[in-house]
Amino acid sequence: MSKALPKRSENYSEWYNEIIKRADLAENSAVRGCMVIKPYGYAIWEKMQRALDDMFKATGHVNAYFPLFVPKSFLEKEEEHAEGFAKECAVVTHYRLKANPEGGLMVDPNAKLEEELIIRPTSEAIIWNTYKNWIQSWRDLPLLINQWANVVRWEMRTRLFLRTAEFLWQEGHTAHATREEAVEETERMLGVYADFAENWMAVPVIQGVKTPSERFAGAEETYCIEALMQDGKALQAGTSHFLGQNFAKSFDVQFVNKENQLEYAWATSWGVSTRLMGALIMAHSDDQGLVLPPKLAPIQVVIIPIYRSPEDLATISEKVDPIIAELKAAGISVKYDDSDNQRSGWKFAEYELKGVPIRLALGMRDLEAGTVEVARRDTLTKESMPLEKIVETLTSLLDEIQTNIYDKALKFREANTFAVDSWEDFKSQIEQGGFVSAHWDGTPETEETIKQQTKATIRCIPLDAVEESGKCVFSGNPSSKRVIFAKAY
RNA sequence: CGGGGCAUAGCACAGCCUGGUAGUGCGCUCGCUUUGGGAGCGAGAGGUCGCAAGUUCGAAUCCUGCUGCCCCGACCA
Repeated sequence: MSKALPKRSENYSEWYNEIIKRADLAENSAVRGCMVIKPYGYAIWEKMQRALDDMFKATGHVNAYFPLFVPKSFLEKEEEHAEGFAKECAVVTHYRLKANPEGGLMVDPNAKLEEELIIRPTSEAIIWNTYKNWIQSWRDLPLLINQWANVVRWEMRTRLFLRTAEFLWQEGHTAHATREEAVEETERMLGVYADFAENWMAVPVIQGVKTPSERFAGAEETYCIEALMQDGKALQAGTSHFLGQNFAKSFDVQFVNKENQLEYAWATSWGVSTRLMGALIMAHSDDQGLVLPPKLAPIQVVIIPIYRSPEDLATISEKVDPIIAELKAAGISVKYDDSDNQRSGWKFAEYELKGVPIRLALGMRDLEAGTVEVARRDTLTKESMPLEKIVETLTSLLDEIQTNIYDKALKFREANTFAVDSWEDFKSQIEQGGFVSAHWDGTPETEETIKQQTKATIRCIPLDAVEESGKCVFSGNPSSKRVIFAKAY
């Protein structure tokens, strides 16, 4: 194993792949396009899940689980939805194997399914088919359900975490009595995602709405959060859809309103996936390895003893044990690495690679002086601190690191967001990367032409876009606000 | 689906052109010395060379077919 990671500046995508492997987050599996999420990577995902799940519960949602298989006829019902996903569906056609006379196994041709089952690329179809039976009256609404699940989208080209054929996510599916309530829900959950991205992942995001061409298949409006990665490319980190009455009509979900009239229910759906792991990695990490925000780090503090003899180690451990207990009591996850199969220098490098926010090194010299060496992963600085009140010190240091990582990412985004007003500037800026804020005439034709010529897409129309009269950067036609363009993952 | 690359020990690779019975580094095991930024020395263990068929006295190496993975494009969260 070579020691140094590839440099971000030299080969960003190689750096990304290597950091995932070396930090033990995930690896490619024997199955094309599918990854194995390893324990350390999964621990981060679990922390994400926990935080998000708490936020969903706090906004009134409950969890449930719907089937992996969607009958083809269900998927067909909402036309746009069906069309949008048709090209990337895995299909189950048989339900049995049998011994192959030539050895091994073969699909039993006598076990063909009457109707093919689609492995869910998303669950609107199966869920709205179910909601039909659950919703009769306005009193049954709103129905606020989330599920944690895996989905499959047969992508032509995959990348660890960013785009895999199978991925893990949560999908919220809600039903409401009024359009206003559903829109409100859509926006509320977008806010939850933005809150999570910024306050847990320490990744600043732009909240906005997608243009019609970038909309979710079957949605009336798609909201999104967009983050900027260190290589200047945008990453869609979460989406929230206002589905109107499209699915209610396709699956005939009607309820009796307060006026005793039949009405179609209003729908939303919203999701974030293991793609967030990719965002987390690419937003903060450096050439030494992963940089994790304390709130999502599986190990927040690692303690490494520096010793020569087993007696020294015993002395150090005796001093460390109560500190570990105190840290744990304070809710800080701590690892004491007293393994003797690696030297301290190796451990320093290893925990840096894994993004552990704080490292304590404690040797005999420290014991005599009553100090400990405290090293920060985010700044790569270290200093000697008194052991006294170390728990208080670390608690506030973790907060400081969380804030610092966010500030750093925010500064990066600000330094890489450019307002541009001419086509020439637009082209050269897009080439260099970053968010480009420019006027757009609102037509799909212009959007498509820009995409063809520059590979940049409209990431979103920011919710907080200021009204200003301007001219479309491409066509020169009038425009009332700027939109965000970027090359995207 | 197009274009390229790769498949040899747990990992990273060399060997292939020019066929002769398997090699390097890391890791692993044991021992000694080390230990405040990826330790040193010594001794060991570990491989039906992706699969199948072919050429040959002999194939990791040459030929044919297959499979899988990675990278680059088109499509997408």
